[in-house]
Amino acid sequence: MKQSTRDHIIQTASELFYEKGYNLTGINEIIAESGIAKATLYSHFRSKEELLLAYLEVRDQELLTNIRAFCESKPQGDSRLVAVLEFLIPFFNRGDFNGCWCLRSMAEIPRENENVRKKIRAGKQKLRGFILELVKDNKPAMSAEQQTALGNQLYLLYEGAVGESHLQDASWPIETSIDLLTSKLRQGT
Amino acid sequence: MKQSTRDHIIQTASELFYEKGYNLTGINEIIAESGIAKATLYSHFRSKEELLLAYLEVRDQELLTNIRAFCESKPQGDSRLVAVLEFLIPFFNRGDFNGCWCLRSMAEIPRENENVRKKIRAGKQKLRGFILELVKDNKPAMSAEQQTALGNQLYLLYEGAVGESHLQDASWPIETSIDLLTSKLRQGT
DNA sequence: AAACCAATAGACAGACTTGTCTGTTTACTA
DNA sequence: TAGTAAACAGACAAGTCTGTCTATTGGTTT
Repeated sequence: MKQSTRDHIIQTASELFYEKGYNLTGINEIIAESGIAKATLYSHFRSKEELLLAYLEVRDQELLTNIRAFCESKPQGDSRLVAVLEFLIPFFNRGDFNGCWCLRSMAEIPRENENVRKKIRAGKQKLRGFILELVKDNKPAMSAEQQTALGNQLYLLYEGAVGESHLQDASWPIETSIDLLTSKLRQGT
Repeated sequence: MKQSTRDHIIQTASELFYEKGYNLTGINEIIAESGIAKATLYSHFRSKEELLLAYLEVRDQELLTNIRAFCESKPQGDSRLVAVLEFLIPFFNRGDFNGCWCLRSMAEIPRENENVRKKIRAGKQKLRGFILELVKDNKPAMSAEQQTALGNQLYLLYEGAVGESHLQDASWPIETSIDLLTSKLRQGT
């Protein structure tokens, strides 16, 4: 089944937004790249901002699906927690890695744009929720407070690793965060 | 002694760039805000990009000065390492906190702009260098490898805390990173 | 075959942008 | 007092951008 026009537009915009940034990607570029007419785009999306929201949605969705699958491919227990960070290694190596789309988008929109900001926070919230669930599932002996604390720490390490590996254009921040987590986990047992 | 015109321009641009972002701040806004003529600006800076470089320079410089002073105000030893993260609490609370200017600028310039990218990396390198020195000074018993590892971890926690406290608009990431560091330091002794 | 719908190309409006240039005014110094 | 250097206001060029609109084409359904 052929991809719908709408999805095709999102796909193209998504790649361009992520590669070049939101403001530096023009509507004209999006339509040229995806081979559609401008009126077609504007019949599917009321504005460029709406396209940005769709972009954030699919990226967040995709990430969650992928990271979930990756973690479930590991044996239960601590290794599933470490997997959250290990997941970043192939992600970083994929060539089109360009950091966190949330932070990048955040930097590009005006402060008062609550629409986009909300969307960004919602996406991160889902990721944080997933990590917390993962901790609960794999650290059942821990108290709820401990689980929350560990979840937040893991989330923080994840975000730090993404941001820094991008900025430094190197994978050592990922490895550093893995080290930090594993030593933390060893400590707990 | 009156601030030189050049410094005055940088000051104004710096505030605007940090608050609204580079692309969303127009030259006209900078001159209006600082009350100077356009020709004056362009007699001091060849382009907007040159102004961006100056902005990154002074921000990085200022940060390093402040964080250094803050750490030295603490007693020697582990507390000086924790201070790197504690430094972020007043920073976050200052009202005009808006995350890391490096990451924000990184997100706004085209990929091929090596000029700005280099400047950004250089700034971060200095910060990383400072942290490494701090570790060496306050963990003299450690081997060089351990010092480097701890330095990288502390740097990573710092960056994660900045990025996330900004994104989440909350200070818990800072506290989480402090927890992670202190438990790590306890482990070492 | 006729009606309808979705997509097409691309001109256009209107509002931005950076950077240049002209000509004037102010302030300090020789 | 004359001369120099710096800052002034603001018009302007040349380009960018988003979003609208017209007029046309192709395919599907009734």
